[in-house]
Amino acid sequence: MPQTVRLEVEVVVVSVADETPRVLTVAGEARLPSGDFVPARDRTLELAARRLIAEQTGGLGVGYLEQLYTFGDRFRDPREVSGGPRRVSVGYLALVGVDAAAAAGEGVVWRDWYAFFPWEDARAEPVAARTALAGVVAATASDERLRRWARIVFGLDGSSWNPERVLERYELLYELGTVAEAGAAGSTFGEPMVLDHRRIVATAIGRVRGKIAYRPIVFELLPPVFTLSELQRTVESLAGLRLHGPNFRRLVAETRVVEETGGRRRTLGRPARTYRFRPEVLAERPDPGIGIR
Amino acid sequence: MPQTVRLEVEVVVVSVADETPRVLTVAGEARLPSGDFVPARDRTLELAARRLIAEQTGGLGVGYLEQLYTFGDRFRDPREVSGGPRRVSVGYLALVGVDAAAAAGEGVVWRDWYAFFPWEDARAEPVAARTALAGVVAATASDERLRRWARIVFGLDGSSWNPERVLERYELLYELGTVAEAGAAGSTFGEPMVLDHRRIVATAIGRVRGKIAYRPIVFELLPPVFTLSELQRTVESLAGLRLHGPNFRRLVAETRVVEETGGRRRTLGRPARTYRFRPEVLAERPDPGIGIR
DNA sequence: GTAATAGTGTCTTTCAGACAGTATGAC
DNA sequence: GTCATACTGTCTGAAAGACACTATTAC
Repeated sequence: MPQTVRLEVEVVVVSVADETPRVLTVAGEARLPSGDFVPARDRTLELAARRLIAEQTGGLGVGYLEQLYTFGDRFRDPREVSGGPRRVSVGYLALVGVDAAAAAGEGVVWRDWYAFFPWEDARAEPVAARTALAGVVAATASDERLRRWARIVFGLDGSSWNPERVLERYELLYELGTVAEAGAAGSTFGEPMVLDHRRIVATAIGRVRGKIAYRPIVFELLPPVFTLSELQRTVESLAGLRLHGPNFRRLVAETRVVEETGGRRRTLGRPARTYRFRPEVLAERPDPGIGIR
Repeated sequence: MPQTVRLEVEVVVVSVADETPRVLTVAGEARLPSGDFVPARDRTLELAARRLIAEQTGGLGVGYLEQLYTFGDRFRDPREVSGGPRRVSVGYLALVGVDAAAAAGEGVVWRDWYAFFPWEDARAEPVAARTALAGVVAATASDERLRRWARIVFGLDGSSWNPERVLERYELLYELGTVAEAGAAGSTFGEPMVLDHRRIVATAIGRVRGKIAYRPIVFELLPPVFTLSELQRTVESLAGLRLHGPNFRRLVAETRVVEETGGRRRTLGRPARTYRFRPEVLAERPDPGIGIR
């Protein structure tokens, strides 16, 4: 009997709270919501993703949903070795607002995405994980090519850090055998996830970071009314970077992607004006987003 | 018996000749090379794509290969209506050099990709297809929302034309019922393709255009030695835009993505210096590409 | 008053686009 | 010489980043 194919859908559900981007995992395991694609039931792959989220999170309401990538390598599920079916998974990215996220059901746990990718957060200096990295790279003395590549994707030489290359960085560490999934015992390079779920999350993070500049996806994660500082902190948390306040403010104002509500919000210092997303930009500008760079 | 899933791979093979980007179709039909994913044989989805290309093109050698998107909507293959399996297709983009393309086997036909998307080529003014478009948009009088959206994605109002939005434009025309696949008899909006293959090609064109600026993929399509004019014409043909010669030249020179060979090439006018790709840029710059914008 | 955050204005550097003009070949 | 293409230098305006500074609250 020939080996069979089993088509599944896996979803990276993302929200932001307390300046921390979070990924939804099923309770007890570092595992993404996932399940079989059922053609008789699921009219589209995207609807399958919505169904699975609803079933496995106690009815979480998802706004934005986008296909990421399809993973089909042999032995990505080790059960294949002992005769299991070939599992091909279509990965999806879902964004949920902070309010909806709080209403998620019992069986789920929100995890800081930087728990899995500590080297991706450069908001605080010095980045402990990033210096550990420099050590690993230096130790790859045997392979000049690999070392140079590592310097590039990790921005260790003069070349600038590219926040979107999350998957490349993860795969390089996998290659070097320094992450737990590649067999490294007691790895300090982030917590492992089940199967290849960390690859899927890496893909999601890269996609979010790449898209934020030319699509208004941050607003899927924010409450309807927010201050510019809150907007900035949210973008910073996703990008893993600190941004210059005044410039960020000007950039956002120029693109007219938000408008004042007229309201104010108390803070520790001067109260902040509140803003809301301006959907009209979608009809005005071809690629409205929030600049990071 | 529940409906079964059949996983396939479909490939958009692209080359450029005579300032014309071309898509490989199987002879006699406007159909992409495609076939079943065979888990016992194909270690990865990408290897399945390579196998299918080799089998269906008389051994065409493919360099660059990249996953595009996975298509799984119900009834994307009409045979489903009469009990056929649900066909889920993973789309791939392949780039082949002009020399390899000439060596492709008997059963294939290279087709100008603008035969399927005439409105995407804005190198010559006026763009016949583009003005026809303006008419369709104006005729969508019933739906203000749709009309505004059309103006944006087709760049008909002040907003600038975004060359990457190929799929959005095709889907809008589908929505409006103006393409043959949506049932329009005698449509002037490009030649139809089999099933949803035109959607897949649209995805490929958008990907190529988006990637050209920050990855050196044009060089996959060019011969090893070329003039700057040839490089410019190739980029222009892919982007569907005319570029300013002197600025293009400066841009390319600054990024150090090419180097002189020392040779010259005869043309109708002054002979041109020849260049080659400089692989070292990959180690120097984080995102080397050829600027279009 | 101080501390803390919100917000404004200006300067500088970088880079994309426009443009004017020169160079080198075929004929 | 003309025609055609290759190539160079310079100007300009938009945008990104750095920075100095002011504003408004709590305490």
